[in-house]
Amino acid sequence: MIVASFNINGIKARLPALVDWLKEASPDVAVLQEIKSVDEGFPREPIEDLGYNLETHGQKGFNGVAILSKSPMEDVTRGLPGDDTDEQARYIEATVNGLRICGLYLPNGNPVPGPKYDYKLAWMQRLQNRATQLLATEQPFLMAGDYNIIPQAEDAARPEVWTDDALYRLESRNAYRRLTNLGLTDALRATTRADKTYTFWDYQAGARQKNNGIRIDHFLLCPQTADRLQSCEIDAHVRDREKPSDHVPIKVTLDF
DNA sequence: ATGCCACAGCAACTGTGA
Repeated sequence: MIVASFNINGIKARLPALVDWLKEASPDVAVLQEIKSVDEGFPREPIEDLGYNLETHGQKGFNGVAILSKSPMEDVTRGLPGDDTDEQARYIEATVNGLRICGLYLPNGNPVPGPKYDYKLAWMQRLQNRATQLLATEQPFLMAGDYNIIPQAEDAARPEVWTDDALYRLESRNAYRRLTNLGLTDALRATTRADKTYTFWDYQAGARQKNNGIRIDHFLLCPQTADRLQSCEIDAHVRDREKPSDHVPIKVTLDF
């Protein structure tokens, strides 16, 4: 079973690139971030024509997440628990073949300090609470998406420029480490030693050509799921195609 | 020190992103 995550930066602008990649990678499940569309505006047919069931959780203009699955999805829930006043569409869950899939678009958090950063840290605490709940159920699960966290210095081409940024400052990395300390496995670091491996390159200043990237899209696996992890790959070549997203897909192969 | 680039909403530009 292949599960993928892809921040597409707008479904309307990215539909051809998404369809091309789905045909090529053919993931069994894919979580998408930044669909930037309301649910009614999402172009369902091109996705469904490829054999995918589709669940969206969108909002007007920005944010928005979705889950695609070739197998039926059960118990779909929208929104991250823990704050009924949170109206940003950043989280969705569904169960596929007994595996709980959590798709997330974690807040950027800049500028620091400020309300956006406070929201990011509070959101990460809620995510930790949700992971703790899921661990207690002993149901296999994974949390995949755009975490907007550079976990360590080796996850950025130029870590020194990110020192005070919401994606990398110590308080942010500590919050991510609290997630892994629960017993969740970062799938990429568990399966590869490759360095200069990134999932995002800015559109500006030739960042892709210089490989001036950052690794901010992650798969975190619970212990039962990590036991079934075979490989984790980043489809970096997608970044060099026509009209690319600034992120590229990351995917895991699981023995499910 | 700032913009660089891109997308959505909307019809000139702003908000947002990382």
